[in-house]
Amino acid sequence: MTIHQQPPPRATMREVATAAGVSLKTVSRVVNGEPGVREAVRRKVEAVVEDLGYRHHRGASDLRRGGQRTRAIGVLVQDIANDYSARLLRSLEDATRERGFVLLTASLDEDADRERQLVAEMIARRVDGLVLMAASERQDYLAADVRAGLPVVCVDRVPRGLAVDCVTIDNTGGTRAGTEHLLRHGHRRIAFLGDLPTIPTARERLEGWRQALTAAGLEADPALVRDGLRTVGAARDALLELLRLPDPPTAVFAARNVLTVGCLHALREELPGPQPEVVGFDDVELMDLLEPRTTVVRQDVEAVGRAAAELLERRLAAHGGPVQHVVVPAELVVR
Amino acid sequence: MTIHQQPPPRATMREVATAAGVSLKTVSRVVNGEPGVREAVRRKVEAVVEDLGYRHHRGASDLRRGGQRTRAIGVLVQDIANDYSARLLRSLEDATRERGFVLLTASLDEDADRERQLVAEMIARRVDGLVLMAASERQDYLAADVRAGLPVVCVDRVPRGLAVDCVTIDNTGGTRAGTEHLLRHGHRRIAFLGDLPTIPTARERLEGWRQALTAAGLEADPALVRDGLRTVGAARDALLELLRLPDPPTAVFAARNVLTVGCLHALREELPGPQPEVVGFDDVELMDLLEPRTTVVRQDVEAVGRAAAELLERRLAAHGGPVQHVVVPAELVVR
DNA sequence: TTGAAAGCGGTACCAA
DNA sequence: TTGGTACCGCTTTCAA
Repeated sequence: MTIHQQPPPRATMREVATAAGVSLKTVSRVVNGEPGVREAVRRKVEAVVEDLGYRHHRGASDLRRGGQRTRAIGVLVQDIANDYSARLLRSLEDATRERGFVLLTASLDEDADRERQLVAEMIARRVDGLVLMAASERQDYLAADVRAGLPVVCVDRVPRGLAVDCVTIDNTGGTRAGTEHLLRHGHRRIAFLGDLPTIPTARERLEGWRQALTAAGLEADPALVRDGLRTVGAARDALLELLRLPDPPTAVFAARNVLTVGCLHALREELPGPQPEVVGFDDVELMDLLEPRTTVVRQDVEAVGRAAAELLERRLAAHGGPVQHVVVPAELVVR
Repeated sequence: MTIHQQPPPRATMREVATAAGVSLKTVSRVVNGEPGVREAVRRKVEAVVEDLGYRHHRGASDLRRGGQRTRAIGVLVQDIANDYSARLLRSLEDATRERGFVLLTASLDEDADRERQLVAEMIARRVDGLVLMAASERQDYLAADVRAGLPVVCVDRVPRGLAVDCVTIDNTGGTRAGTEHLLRHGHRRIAFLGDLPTIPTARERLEGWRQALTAAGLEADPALVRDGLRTVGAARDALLELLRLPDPPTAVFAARNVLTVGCLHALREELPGPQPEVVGFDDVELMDLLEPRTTVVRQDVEAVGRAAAELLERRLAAHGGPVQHVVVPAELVVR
C-alpha cells in the first residue's frame, strides 16, 4: 500500500508568534524589518522563523496591503524560443530586476485566442503591468482594464483600437535601407520574402521594400513577393521557386531572421541561374562567417526592452499623461 | 499643476453582488461556474460582471482555498537570452500550459547569490514547483522547503546536497563520443575548451574528453585544456593561443555553443599552422552551412524540458517516492 | 514596545 | 436555489 504522506503545511506567522511567545503583529514587524521591536525579541523571533522554516507569503501580504502591487509583470511574446523574443525578455528582466519585479512569461504563437486567454490570466494574477507583443489584430478588448489603470506597453507592433504606449522598430525604414543597398549594387529585380500579412510588422516591411523600389523608379512587381512564410523550409522553397521564374530576381530581401536562414539554405541547392544576393532583417549568429557575405538590417532588441521597461515604470509611478510611441532605429550592417 | 488622477479601483465581488442585487456567494458561484444558480440570476450576474469590468482575483481565491496551488511554476535558468535556456523554457511552457500553469522566469548568470535570492522570491510567491538550472555549488539551502513539500526539479546539472529529481544531458558520454570522432580522424593532440570548472556540467564534459583519450591510450595533456571560458571572444583567443604552442593541437573540442562559435571565428584568422578540426557541444543554427563542416554533439533540449515537466507534475500530484534522475542521451551529428 | 481586532477579496460550510 | 458567517495569511489601526 502506498501512503501519500502529506507534508506538513508551511508555518504561518501565527505559528511563529505562538512558538516565540509573542503576538502576530510582532512577528510581522520583525519579518518586514519594521522598527519598534526590542532587540532581544527580534532575535528570538528570527530564531523561531529559522527554526520553523517560515517563509513570507507575498500573496497574503499583497492582498492585505491592497495597493494592487504584486511587483510582477506579464510579458507575452511571440515565441520564447525565438532569439528575438528571448533577448527582449532578457532585456526586460535586466531593466526591471533591480526594482524587484518578477516576470510572468508566455508565448503566443500568432494565436489571437491564446493572447486573450493569457492576458486574462495575467490580469487575474494582478500583474502590475503588461508587455505585449500582440498576436491579435486589435487590442480593444483591453480597453476597460487600461481605463482601470493597468499599464500596458505594446512592443514590436503598434496597438490597434487601444491607446497605450508602444515601442517599435523602424521596420519600414530598415527594409527600405536594406532594399536600397541592393539597388546600389545594381539589382533591379529584387524579391521580398515576408511573414504573415496579418502581422503589422510584416506589412510595414513590405511597405519599405515597395517604397525603395518606387523611389528608384521601379515597379514593385507582385510576382516577386512571397509572404505568409513562417519557417526556414517555407522560405527556402519560396526562394527556389522564385529563381525558377522566367524573369527571376537577382536579389532577395528576407524580412525575418528565420526567412533569411531559409534563403541561405536555398543558396546551397542547385540553382537554375546565378546566385542571388541576400539581405535580411535581423542579424543571426554565425551569419557573419558565412559565404556569401550577407548584409542585414540589425534591430537593437535590448533598446526595445529598455524603452518598454521605462514606459511601463512611468505608468506604474503615475497613471495619466499622453500615450507615447518610441521608434528604435534599425541599423544596416553591410557585409 | 499636474494631477495624477488615481483610476477607480477594480470592482470586487461584493460590488458585483450589490449591483446585481444578489449575495456575494451567488456571484462567486457564477464566476466559478458552479451549479445551483438559476439561469436568470446567472445571466443577470454575468451582465453586471461585464458591465463593471469585474476581473477575478486569483490571489485572493488561492489564499482562501488554502491548498497551496497557485498554478505557477518558477523557472530559473542560466540566461534566458541563450538559445539553450530559451528552448528549455519554451518546452516547459508547452508541457505545462494545458494544465493551466504559468511560468515565473529569471536568469541566474552563474551567480549563486542571485539564485538564492530568486528562489526565495519564488517561494514567497508560493509557486507550486521549481525548475532550477543551478548556479550554486550546493543546493542544500533548499532542504527545508523540499521537506515542506516544495517540488523541485534540477535541470542540466545534478543537485548537490539536496535529494530532488533531476534531468541532465549525458555530458560525459556526449563529449567522449565527440572526442572519439576526432580520434577516428587520426588526431592525437586534441585540445579542450571549457566553461567555468565550478559548473558540474563543464567538469563532466572535461571528464568525457579525458576518458576518450585515456581509452585510446593517449595522455590527457593539461597543456591542451583551456577552461573558465565564458564568451565567444575568450574561446577565440584561447584557441589561437593553443595553436601557437610549440606542439599545437590538430583538433579541438569546444564544450559549449558559445565556445564553438568562438572557435569558428578563430579559424577565420591568420593561423600559424594547418587548420584544426573542430567538434562542439550544442548545435548552433547556420553551423550546418559553414565551411569547414563542424561536427557537433546535439542535445535534445525539448526532451529535457518534457522530462522536467513530467517529474514536476508527478511530485505535484503526490509527494513522496524515490528521487529520480533522468539522463537524456546526446547525439553525435557528423558533418 | 506590544497586542487585539478588523478587514483585504475571495471560498466553504451550513442553514434558510 | 440562495445567503450568512467564519476564515485563508497577512497588515493596519488604535489602544494598552
